[in-house]
Amino acid sequence: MPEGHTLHRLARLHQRRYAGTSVAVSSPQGRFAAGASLVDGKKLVRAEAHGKHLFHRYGPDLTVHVHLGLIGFFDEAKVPTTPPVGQVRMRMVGAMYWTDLRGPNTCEVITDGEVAALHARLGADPLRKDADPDKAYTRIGRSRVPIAAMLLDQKVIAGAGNVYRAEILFRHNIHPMRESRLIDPSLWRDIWTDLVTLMRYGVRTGRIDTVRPEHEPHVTGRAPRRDRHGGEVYVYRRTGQPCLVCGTPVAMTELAGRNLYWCPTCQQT
DNA sequence: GATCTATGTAGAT
DNA sequence: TCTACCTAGATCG
Repeated sequence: MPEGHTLHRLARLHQRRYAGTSVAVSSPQGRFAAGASLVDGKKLVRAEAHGKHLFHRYGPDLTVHVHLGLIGFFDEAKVPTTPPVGQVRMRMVGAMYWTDLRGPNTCEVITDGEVAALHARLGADPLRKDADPDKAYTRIGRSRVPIAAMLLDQKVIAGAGNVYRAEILFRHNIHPMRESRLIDPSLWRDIWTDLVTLMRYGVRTGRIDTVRPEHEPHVTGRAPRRDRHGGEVYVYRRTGQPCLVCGTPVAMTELAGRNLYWCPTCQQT
């Protein structure tokens, strides 16, 4: 479920649940046992996200770094705890709530230097106040890489994933294969502003909804089918279905191993 | 029950 | 460009 909005939402939740209190950290599955023992019983200072990376800071050189990858996820419940079911990489138990982490790409304890290196490696995050969209544009404005590939490059833009990519390109009538350098600065400004709006909405609601009110499918009788990402979208995973604006069947192809969706009529150049 | 798929990334080739 | 990795729900038979 993880694009940037999911991680920022989790950071906000973990901050509320655990910050300022000591947390019992363990690894029922065992694969994070050594890391867990370093922070077990320590006070969580702060939870924050940058792009799709989540950081739990417990103290100097004691930050738990989590990347969910494609399939990782967190669950939470109120205490008391119940015995772990399946592969629980990390369990956090606080005074009121406990949280299980399963299936992450990364779950490790890292030093402050490593935290700084990660921040330095990651690009502009539409959900962070310190984001610098102009810096992202210095890469975008002179690259021949298709804009669809650029939008997933976390070194340039941190946090957008396959859903936001497809939807932002549709909303600005951009063909996914347009060379990045042909995106002019004012169009980039529009894209960035729109990403900020869409992703903030995602943090608030936990959903990706991108369809403007005037394009919402007029449904009689039956509620619109919502995709697994939980939202209402123009093109993502709607291959072959009519475009909500013009009716043309939505197209799909593979680019760098990821599925890419677009409307051949609304997104011609 | 087996197989496919997925909002992701790193590392090998 | 490819393959590996992590989990679970959807789909196939």
